[in-house]
Amino acid sequence: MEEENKRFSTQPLKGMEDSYPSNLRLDNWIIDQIRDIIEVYCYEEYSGPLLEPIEIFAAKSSEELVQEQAYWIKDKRNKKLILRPEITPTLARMIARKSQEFKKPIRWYSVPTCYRYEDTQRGRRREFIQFNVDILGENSLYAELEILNIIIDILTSFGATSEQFQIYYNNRRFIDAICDFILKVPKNKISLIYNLLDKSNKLEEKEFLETINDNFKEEIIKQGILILKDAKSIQEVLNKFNNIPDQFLESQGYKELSEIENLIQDLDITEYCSFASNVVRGLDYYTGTVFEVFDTGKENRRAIFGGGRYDNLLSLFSNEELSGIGFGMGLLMLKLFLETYNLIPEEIMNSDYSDVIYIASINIKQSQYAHKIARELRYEEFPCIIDYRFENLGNQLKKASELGVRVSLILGPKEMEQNRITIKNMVTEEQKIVEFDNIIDEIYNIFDDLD
RNA sequence: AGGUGAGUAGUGUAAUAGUAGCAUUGGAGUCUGUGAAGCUUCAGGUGGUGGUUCAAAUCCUCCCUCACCUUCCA
Repeated sequence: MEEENKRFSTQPLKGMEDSYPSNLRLDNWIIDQIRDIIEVYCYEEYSGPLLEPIEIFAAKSSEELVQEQAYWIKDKRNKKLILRPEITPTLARMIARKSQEFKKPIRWYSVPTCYRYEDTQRGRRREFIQFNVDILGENSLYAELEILNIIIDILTSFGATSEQFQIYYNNRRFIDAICDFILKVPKNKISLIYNLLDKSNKLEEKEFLETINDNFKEEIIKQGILILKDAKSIQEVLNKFNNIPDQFLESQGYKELSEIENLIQDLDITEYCSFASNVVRGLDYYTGTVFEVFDTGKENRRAIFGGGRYDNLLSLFSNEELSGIGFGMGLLMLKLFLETYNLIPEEIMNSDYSDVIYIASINIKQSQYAHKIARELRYEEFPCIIDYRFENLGNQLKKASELGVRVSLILGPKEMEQNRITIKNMVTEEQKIVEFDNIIDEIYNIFDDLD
């Protein structure tokens, strides 16, 4: 007889999330707090387009990132565009375009929403917000220190302690030097070493040994990998290798890593930072220092985020050489970390009407008067709400009470006639009639009393 | 890509083949110049398709989504 209307699903797309006010309040609270930290280090915020030509990702990011994980579209002229899966290529493009314009070092940060078409799991969505903090054109290792400090400040500002997180650092050139000068690993197999180290904590001991045996025959290399895997300090690595050639001690990688270690000691942040030779990071463009921040909890030891130093950021766009170091931090993973340790204050989750002025009126004739008052209050930056029912005062006050409002104004024919306002302290239930001109002072008085 | 588990009003839960119920939330009122209780009332649901059956939230199929794990990768 009649056709039922087909309704659409109210679910967002897989891996995407609706941000209701209660969620967004939390996100914004976290973002604001991080922003405060980054800005006292004098980093400036930048942002770029959500859509980019696909080539700048195809060239620099990994093949897989673009081929399998990218959202892309064709525009009306059939040009292939990508929804950014990360913002670093955009940063590179922006810097390259005007690189002469900026004083070095460049300290920038961004809070982009990025997209990756991948399988969702804990801490991973298809749409995500990722803090990116980079310092560019500062080649000294003090840049590394600054980044470490920022990370420590961010996490401790939420109340996290060194018991709860730890920054594990390493240096790719250090690993390179060991491979070159001590283990004599063929050049083309170095990336395999990276891979193995990266996996060393994820695989069972037995599996790991098998994987090593599958890939390398030389006993010295096999032993070398195991030494690296377990080493807790640079000194320990050196102690366990025999016959360390001078070439190694002269190498950039060894020098850099030792220097970083010294700086960390000088700055007295050793409680937050540890050497870990198995931290190498997946991305190819990292060249020097690399680090990962871990949740050290025994139950769910896991990486929260990481970063490192990359040379030649601009190589896609120009010949100019610019080195940088930075990190990318997913908001979601950070949230999970904070939740784990109960570092999110409960009051953030609830909406707060405690500073709101609620305007209730006896009847519709007070409409204009109510608006006049609201205008005055808002001009003074008091948030206020007019109840548009303009009748049945009891129900209006009930609503105010339910919202948690602490100050209500009541307008009736009497008040309007005399240009006055009834102001009611909802907590003490006291009320009085005041002159229109005094209303601001009276509101301050009530809030002062209550606080 | 593979694996495990789960989907019943906004939320939390009952109904194991036989009337989809309870609580809470939401709206309106009770109460036309005074709020938090109580009461009244309204709204809102079996993720979707197909099948078995007299009868499906319940059994079967496929799909979707969520959670977690593995793989992969920031």
